[in-house]
Order: sequence, then structure tokens, then C-alpha cells
Amino acid sequence: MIVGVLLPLPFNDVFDYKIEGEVSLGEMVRVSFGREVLVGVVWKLGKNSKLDDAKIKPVLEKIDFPPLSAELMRFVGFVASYNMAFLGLVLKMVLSVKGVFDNLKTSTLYKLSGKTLAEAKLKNSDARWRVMELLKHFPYTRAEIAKGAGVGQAVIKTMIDAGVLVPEVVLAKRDFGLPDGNFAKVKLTDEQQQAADYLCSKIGQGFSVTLLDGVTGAGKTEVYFEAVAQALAQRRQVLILVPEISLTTQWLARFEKRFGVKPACWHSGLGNRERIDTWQAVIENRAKVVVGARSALFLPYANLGLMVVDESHDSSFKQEDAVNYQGRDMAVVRAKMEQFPIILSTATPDLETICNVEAGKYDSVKLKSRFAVAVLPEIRIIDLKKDKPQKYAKDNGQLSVAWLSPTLVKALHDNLEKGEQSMLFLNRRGYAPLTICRDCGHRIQCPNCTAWLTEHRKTKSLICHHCGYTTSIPTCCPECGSEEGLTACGPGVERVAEEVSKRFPLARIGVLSSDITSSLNEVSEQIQKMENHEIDIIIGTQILAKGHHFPSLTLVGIVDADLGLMGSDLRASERTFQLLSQVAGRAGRGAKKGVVYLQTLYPENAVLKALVDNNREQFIELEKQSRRVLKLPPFGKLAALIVSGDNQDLTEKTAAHLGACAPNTELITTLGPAPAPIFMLRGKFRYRLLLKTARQINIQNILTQWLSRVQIPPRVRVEVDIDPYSFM
DNA sequence: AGCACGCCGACT
DNA sequence: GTCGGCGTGCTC
Repeated sequence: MIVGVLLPLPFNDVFDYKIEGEVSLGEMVRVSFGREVLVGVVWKLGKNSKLDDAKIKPVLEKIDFPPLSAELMRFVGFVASYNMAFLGLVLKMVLSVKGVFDNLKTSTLYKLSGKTLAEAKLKNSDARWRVMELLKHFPYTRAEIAKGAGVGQAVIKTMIDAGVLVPEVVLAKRDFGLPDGNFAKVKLTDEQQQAADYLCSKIGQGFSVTLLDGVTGAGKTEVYFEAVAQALAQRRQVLILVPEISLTTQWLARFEKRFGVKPACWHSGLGNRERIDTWQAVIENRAKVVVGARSALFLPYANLGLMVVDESHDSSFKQEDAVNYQGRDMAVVRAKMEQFPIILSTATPDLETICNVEAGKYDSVKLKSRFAVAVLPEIRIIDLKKDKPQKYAKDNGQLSVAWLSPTLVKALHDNLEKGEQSMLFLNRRGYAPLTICRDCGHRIQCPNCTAWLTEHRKTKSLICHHCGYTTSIPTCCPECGSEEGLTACGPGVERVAEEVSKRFPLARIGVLSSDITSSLNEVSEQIQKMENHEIDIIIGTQILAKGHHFPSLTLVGIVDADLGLMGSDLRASERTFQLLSQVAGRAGRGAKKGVVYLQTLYPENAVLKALVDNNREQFIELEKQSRRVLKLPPFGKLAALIVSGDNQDLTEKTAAHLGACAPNTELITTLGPAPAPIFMLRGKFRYRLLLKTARQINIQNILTQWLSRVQIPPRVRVEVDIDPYSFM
């Protein structure tokens, strides 16, 4: 018979193939396509094209995995049409693990045959002995032998040919262990227990969304772990989505302590072998709990019964990928399609989620108090206009610009004397965000982007944070040649660290930033040191805001609370509120009360005021008002068009043409085109248009109609971003 | 997406 | 005379 096979390529349509015998929808098949061989999925039964039967190629083989479920196929279809992405590319997110379908079940290990080197007429050599020694107890693959014994492939081959080593074909399936919900139960507070009971009551009862809304340090993780245990007891798989992998060292340890084994992990840093093992274990229902970044949402779970979105407000759930999608929203969609409960866990829910709770679409449970003796920290504002940072003397006697106000310096000093830990937060990597020449005014810019290069002293380089362009720090101004003119402008974490080390020469200082220059190991090492109290003052970016638990941290200084409030982003204030609450929430998680200082030039700012009063409701009310007036989400829908190309003139004309053809009615407004905030990015010129519609409008249809009216020339790209979060 | 085919400009 | 730029079209 003839079936339509969907391939992991940018198409919305299936391709027809002939297949012998029984087939069902969702089966994975290997087919030849053009000159390559690909694995696709049987998406439709029967013929779909008008092609001559003779031109239709046969399916090469069926892949021996359970077929994709009808629900997963529907989910793929939904994600594609909602985000206006190619169906095939969404499928690719499900299938794209290089090599999962090759050498499927077996790998060839080698073991000793019992024949000695002498019997095989081989001479003794160190290399050969090391191989014999390695294989004494366990068989290994060729690659493992080469690595483990430090020998080349030639040595191994000789020994195989001589019959000293014999092959053994085994099933190459990694064991992910069975997480045990009863492994080590944790004592919960009454409030936690009630929340946990509520979450548990949802398991196995079909679709529901529950917001687990708890202040920082309330022990949300322990609470949703109970729900995980309940789902495991019902023999269902569980997916826990986390925003950034950086928090998982601590998180994984907690999980293992509670459930006895590590969960399966899924993130971009995974090696290919681990990917294959995990993917196979997920589809075969051997991996019971998966923790992962948002791409884990597309794994082919055999029997998913619960999803948890940790830090569900986090904007990294919406990151530009092969396909643009909001991980949190798509997670809810998948839960609904497969009829299981989903938990959104956060201390600072976003407005969309809150409105859904108010509308009765989502349930919610609250955790109002911190765990055990901990209480919420006190937040104080430092007005930088009145409380100006005082210059300090550098080693060479020169006075240096400072970023820490006297009040904050004094607080750090006192905290140090008390032997307690402090944290300084500045969401800016590197040493200085801009290098300027004092003699001619030249600013050093990225050649590919409309952005300044950030100085990184640690690596002695200037780096573009948008495209990764890296160059060494010039000794003289590239414009006027001045040798003294070049000056670092503004602070980054490295520079604040420099100031701290000058002001507190005896303090033990740690710097932590989510840099390409610092590896994952380095990050967890610093966190470990912080936990062991081997660091007095830790200075870091964003990465410090998430999930870490440092019991003797009692002082948090936010170096620049205004950073992030500027900019054209509609969610800027919401994000700042979330980020700063998260950071503030690091303080006072142990027995001692914490204090948080916010340095700002605008002490009257509403976002900061709400933070100080610890008044989330007030902030939300404010935000709700302004979004309602502007008809922004969740009171309206948004979509962005990003027009980009290497030819500025052509790109601009296309953007203008799109603007001219834009739909505008009472319920539909378009804005733009306007040059994107980062006008040139990775060597491409960029313009943005924004489409704003009422809630009842199908924005995808409007976009499709709009785009069909405009001829997009080659070399110009139009990207669609539904519910845009980043306006860059 | 990848790849071939095909048509115009600067080079051994 | 060719090499190679990328615009166009196709893949069941």
C-alpha cells in the first residue's frame, strides 16, 4: 500500500512511499529521499500525491520502536500550526537524535577468549598486556579498550585477528534505574503537606493545571516531589522541565536523595551517546523521570502521567530554537492532549498564568511561609543620587570609579565581621560593557552587530555578547591611535569583583557568571565553595538567581536594580520584578534574617517599590492595568515579524512593503517596520513589525493571509514569532 | 534542508 | 577558454 511519510525537513506535506504488509500511523520508517536516507514517520495512510505510481519509492525498512502515539502526532501538528513552523521541523525535534535508529539494539563488546598471547603466537608487549588486564573482568567496546588501555586500534585488531579477543554482541541499553517514591520521605510542614496532598489528588485524574505558588525558600521542590512520587506509584512517567541546566547539580542531588537514583537528564550539553540512551529509554518506558530543558517536551514518552514546569515564569522557556515556541505554554497543550496533570511551580508567576488562575482555568496552591525558621528578607533601597559610590585607590595610587555605595560597603563590612556570607548581583558579564576612547570618542563596536564589545579581563579579550565575535584588547585606539585614551566604561561582574577585592583585601571572593569562559564544572565548583562557606562574598550574574540554597547567606546587594527596566520590551518590568525577587530570595534562607539592598537611580520606580513592600499583588495589579490599556497579552495577542537580510536596501524595502500591506482593522493593529533594537545581528540587517490583535482573533490566519500578499525576495528572510518575549 | 542544474563575471 | 558565484527548482 501507499503511505504518506513525514520527514524531519522543512515541509508541511508528506511524501508518498510504498510499503509491504501491515502499517499503522506513527510508525517510524527509513526511506530514501533524493540522495539521502532518512527516518520519517508514517503520517497518513493512502496516496497523497498525484505522482505516477512508478515514481513512488519503497520504504526501506520499518524501525523497530513503538510507533509515535496519536496524541504526540496531534501535538506536533499543533505546535507547527500554532507557531507557524514547518510540520517536518517540529517532527525533527521529536526524532532528531543523531544515530538513534542506527545499530539499534546491539553493540559489539570484546572479551578474553582464554587463549594466551603465546598460544596465539603473539609477542608480549606492554600495550597487549594492558588490554589483557583491562578485559580481565568486564568486556568493552573497541573504543573503550583503546581509551582504557591507552592503545591504538591496531593493537586491538591484531589481538582480535589472532583470536585472543572474541566479540560478544549485547543489547546496548543503559539502565536508568527505578526512582523509588518511598526511598527517603521528607518531613513536610503542615502547609507543605496540604499543598502536596492537593497536588497528589490530581494525579491520574486527567488533565488539570495547578499553579504551585510559593515564596522563595518555601520548599516548592519537596512539595512537587510528592506529586512525582504519586505518579510513579501509578507507574506513569514524569517530566520535569527546568529553565537552566546550571541549577541541576544541587537539584539532582536533592532528587537522588529523595528517590534513590538520578533521573534521566535532557539538555543541550548532553553527549550523543547519552542522547541516544535517553531517547530510547524514554520511548521504551525505561526512563521513569526525565528532567530537562524545554526540548525534553518533544521526547516520545510511552506513558507520561505528570509534568512539572519548575520556575515556570522563566523566559528561557521561550528561546529562539529551530522552531520558536513557548515551552511552558506548549507543555500545557501536551498535558491537555494526553490528559494528565501539569504543575507550574514558581515564586513569581507571570501575568498570563495569574489571569488563567483568576479565570478558573488553572487551579492554584500557595505556600506562604518559608521553610522551618527562615523568614523573608527585608528589602532596602539605596538612592545612588544621594548615596554616591566613593572612589577608591588602586595599587598604583590612582583613584578608580566605584559602583558600590557607602551604605552597601558598610553593610558588606559588617556582614564580613559577623562571619556571614554576602552576595552581589549584577546582571552583566565581563569587566566592562563598553570601551571608549577619551581622546576621540570612538567606541569599540562589533563588526557583525549593532552592539558594543564587552571587555573580559579574565580572558583578555573583547567579546560580542550577541554573536560571540572575539578579539584581543587593543593597546591603542583603532580610530585615532591614542595609546592612553582607551577607557573601560560601566561595570560588569569582573569589575565589581575588582572593587570588592580592593575594599576587602582579606575577604574570600568568588565570581560566577554564565559565561562561555567558565565551564559547567567551574560553576558548580564555585557553588560548592559557597555552600561550604569557603567564600565570603560571591559576585555574579543571573545564574545566582536560580534555585540555589545558601543557608548562611544573609546579605544581598543588587548593584544596578535599574538594569533591565529600560528597553522596549513589554515584559521588562515583569522580568525585572521576577529576577530581583528571585535574587532577593537567596538571602536569609537559614536561621538568620536576610537583608537585601537595591541600588538605584530611580527610588520612586513602581517595580522597585513593590519589591520593597514585598507586595506582589500591587505590582501585578499595576502591570495588569497597563497591559489591559495597551491590549497586550493576556488581554490581546501578539506576533512579531523579523525581516532580515545581508542587503540593507532590499531588506528595508521588503520590510516597508510588508508594512504597507499590513492588515489594520478595529481588532487588528500593526506597528512598524522599525529597525530592530539590535539593528545588525550576525552580519544581517533586521527590521521588526508587530501584529497586535484582540483575543478572539486567530492571529495565525491573519499572518498567513498577510504573508501571502507579499512576495519575499530571495536573500531576505521573514521570521514569525508568536507571543514574542524578546524584542531584540 | 540539501543538492543539482544553469547562467553570468574574473582568472590560471 | 574554465572556475565558481548564487538564483531556481526539486525531492515521493
